[in-house]
Amino acid sequence: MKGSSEKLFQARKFAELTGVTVRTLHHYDHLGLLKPSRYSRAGYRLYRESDVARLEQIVALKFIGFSLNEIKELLNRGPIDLKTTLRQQREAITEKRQRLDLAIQAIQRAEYVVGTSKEHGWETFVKIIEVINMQSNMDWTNKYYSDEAQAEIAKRAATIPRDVIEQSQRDWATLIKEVEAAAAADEDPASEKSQALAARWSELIKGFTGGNPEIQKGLNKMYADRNNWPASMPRPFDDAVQAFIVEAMKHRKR
Amino acid sequence: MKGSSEKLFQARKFAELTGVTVRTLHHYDHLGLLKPSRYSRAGYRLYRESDVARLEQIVALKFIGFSLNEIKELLNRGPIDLKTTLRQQREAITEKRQRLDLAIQAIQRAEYVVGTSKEHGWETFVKIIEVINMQSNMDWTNKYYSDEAQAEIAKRAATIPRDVIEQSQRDWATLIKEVEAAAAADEDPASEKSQALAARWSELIKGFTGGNPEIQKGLNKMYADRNNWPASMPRPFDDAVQAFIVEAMKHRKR
DNA sequence: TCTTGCGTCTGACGTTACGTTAGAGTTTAG
DNA sequence: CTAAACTCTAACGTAACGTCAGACGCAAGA
Repeated sequence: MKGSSEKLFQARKFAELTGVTVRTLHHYDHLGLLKPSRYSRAGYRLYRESDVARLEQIVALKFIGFSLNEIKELLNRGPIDLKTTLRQQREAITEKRQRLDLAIQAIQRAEYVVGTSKEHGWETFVKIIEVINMQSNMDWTNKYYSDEAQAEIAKRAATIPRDVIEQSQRDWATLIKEVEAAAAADEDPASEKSQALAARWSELIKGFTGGNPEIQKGLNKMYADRNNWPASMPRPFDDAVQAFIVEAMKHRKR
Repeated sequence: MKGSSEKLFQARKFAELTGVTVRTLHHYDHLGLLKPSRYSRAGYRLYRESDVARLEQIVALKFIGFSLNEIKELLNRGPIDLKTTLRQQREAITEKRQRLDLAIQAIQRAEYVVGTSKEHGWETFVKIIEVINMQSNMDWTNKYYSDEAQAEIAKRAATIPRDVIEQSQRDWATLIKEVEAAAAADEDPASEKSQALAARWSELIKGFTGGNPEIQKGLNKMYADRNNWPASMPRPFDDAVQAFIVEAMKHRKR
């Protein structure tokens, strides 16, 4: 007996062995996540017992919420910072759970009003959601600002007219696009053009902070912690933009 | 001024008014979920203020986890059993949250073992997940069985050989298919063929209950409550099959 | 040996709720 | 009259498979 070796399993058997479907095996094969040890002449997938371990790892990682792509990387890169990876994953899931909690809360309140008032009141329902939505939007930014800064922000938000706010949002959008372009074109951060961009940048920031150093500090803290922003918050600009602006700022006249 | 009427909003304005994107408005339009009140000659979408309410309702319902299809039905069918709808939704979300809790639990235990033992131990990790998985699988069925029945089931599960179990699962699958066909063909539940099916059906049930009335009771309770099975549990057969078998059983010789 | 029956394979579409170009027409301020 | 700022439709991309459909493989009975 030469190539004797271990038992080989066909797709179905192997699938039952680990509780997944045959289609799933096909899928993982296509993704390169789990290739069978061999293929028969006819193209049948043949798995060894050692493949079971890999598949079990995949299932386990899937259970705790990793995407197949993430799993692929994790398994290929070996057990590096498994510890921090787990922590991050736990935080991510905890955040998701938080959102579900909010939804549950909202429903409970809605059930209450629907149960008591004769008017089913869509408006009431809508308002409940609005309020809860706002809460969760404010909640996470607030942890970066001092109480003082929070009060100041609230005051200014109430006094600044809506269209001014909208205008500054548009200004940010266009400025960021220009900086992106400059960074992509390898523009010298010391050039006049770059300096003009940097100037506009700090103008806009000043527009938000109002020169208030407390607010500025909160903003800095928040940006420094950008890796921990909730997944639901899209990053306003990427690191290339950030790096470019930082460089340009260094060259500003003081 | 004739058709004067209320102000009309173009897509962008309307979107900002309610915090969604223009693309979302397009999407809802295509789905028939929210059609603009009018279109301009050029095909531009024109919304009225009254459309805001509808969109807000949509957003609110989305927030508490309804799919767009569900929302469409809810809004079209009017505020019927809004109360029970909300309750069901809350239960569904609560179940999702439960799953996240399990994942968090699993991660925490995994973090613990990774933090303490030098051997990162994939096996340990995999086992943790396995155990938690099992727990959640058992947990929900167990509430239907008396303690006595649970003990009995566990005992039998341990003694019955694996291949017998697999065989009976195959038997169930084929039998269900045949019953489906019979029901689809409007077979008379009193016919010999139907009676044969009914006989096989109760044979298989007896195979699981082992004639133990406690287990039978639990099974009945469980099936009666099938609307509340966790979403992750696929229904083994649909109501047509169920109805057919019930009819056939009525005609069985006693 | 031919036919069953069961199993496997490779596409490829369907699902959810939009994001994101791409190409083209519209409206409006200067 | 033109450029900026909008709008429209069409269509691909996303995640993780489920679900056919059509074709081929393999072991056993007629």
